[in-house]
Amino acid sequence: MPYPAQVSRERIVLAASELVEQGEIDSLSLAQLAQSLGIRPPSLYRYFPNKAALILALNLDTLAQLTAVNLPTPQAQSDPRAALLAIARNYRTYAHAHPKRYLLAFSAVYTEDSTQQVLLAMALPLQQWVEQTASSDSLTHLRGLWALIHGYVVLEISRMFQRGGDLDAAFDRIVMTYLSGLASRET
Amino acid sequence: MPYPAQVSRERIVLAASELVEQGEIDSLSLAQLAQSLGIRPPSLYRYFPNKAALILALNLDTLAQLTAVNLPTPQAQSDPRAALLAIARNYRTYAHAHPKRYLLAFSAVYTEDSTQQVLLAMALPLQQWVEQTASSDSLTHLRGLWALIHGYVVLEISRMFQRGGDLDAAFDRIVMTYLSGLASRET
DNA sequence: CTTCATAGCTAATGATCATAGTCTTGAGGT
DNA sequence: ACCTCAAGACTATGATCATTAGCTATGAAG
Repeated sequence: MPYPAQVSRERIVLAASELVEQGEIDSLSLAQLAQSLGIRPPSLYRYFPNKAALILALNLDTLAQLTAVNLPTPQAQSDPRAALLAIARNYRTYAHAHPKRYLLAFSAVYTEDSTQQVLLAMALPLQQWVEQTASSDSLTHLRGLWALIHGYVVLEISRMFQRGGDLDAAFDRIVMTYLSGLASRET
Repeated sequence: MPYPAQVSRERIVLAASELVEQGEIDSLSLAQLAQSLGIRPPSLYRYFPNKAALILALNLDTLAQLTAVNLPTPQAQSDPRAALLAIARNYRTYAHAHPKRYLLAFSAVYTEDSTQQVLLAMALPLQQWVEQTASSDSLTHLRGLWALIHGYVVLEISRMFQRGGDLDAAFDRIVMTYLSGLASRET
């Protein structure tokens, strides 16, 4: 019963994301994916040239969602440090809600330019707040904050923090420690 | 000419590591691996029950090498902050020398206990220095430093720092920023 | 010089990604 | 109403991969 399309790029990416979130991280098979959409594997090639392109689309969507999560936060916040902590918490919350997706998006190596805009869109709102905290070198400290948050989240998801403790409180503490370091200007 | 073993677990892991470092990150096929060792794919099953076990062995070896890189540094250093910066630099240098291996080791989710000892061995020397810097909560700040270093390295390798700049200098700056935050004790 | 555990082999299975070519639908012009 | 034809999904096929079963040749030990 073709012609009125039964699926779309969006629906495929959505279904792929759900499958990734369930099974093992790279267990996404086109057969599974097609079945969950009610179509046959070759039909997927109408929408994506190959599996790698499909996964790239999923990863770009993940980055876009991360951006969407970060944007709304800085509302009437006057204290830039409070705003940055709020963003960091939102970021971490998203990653915990979609751990496999998040890991997948950050295990790829992005050599193409197609990701630049997406990454920039994610970075700019953050950088705006960093600039109000660090007098100079806001790009460096934007990267520092991102590294800190991303690293913490990845190590959590990968179960590398095996020695217990309150990981929520530790996260806040660590982010605030970095922001304190920013305040005490030196070098 | 069987019986005198032609390969060993160590040689297999070594060859696997070289193949991983070349091709795409998950392109390691048992056929390739066997060919590079001069044997046939089924022979690998004499040494590992399956491919996942082989990759786990490779990842544990990666973590062990990271430990070995971190241990020798703190020699006659008296300043704990200088020691921590030196360790951070070594860690980053290793990751840059074996980027694919490093990414592979940290994209897995370690649910088993077999990794605990390896991780602990990597963490303890670091924690020793952290304790001399942070008056309290050394475990939290050990995790913070690790997250910072790991996150920075991963984002570098994944080419997510696309806006240029001196990434070496930025790394030092960021690590020192966190250490400064540790010094300015608050909460 | 016989035994036998060992290390590697060949062959076969089932799952996967990918491609080529075919059939069916239904929108738009006649 | 009907014909055209591009779009969408299908069947069928090939190549590659991980894995299993069972066989063969080596060489150390008695």
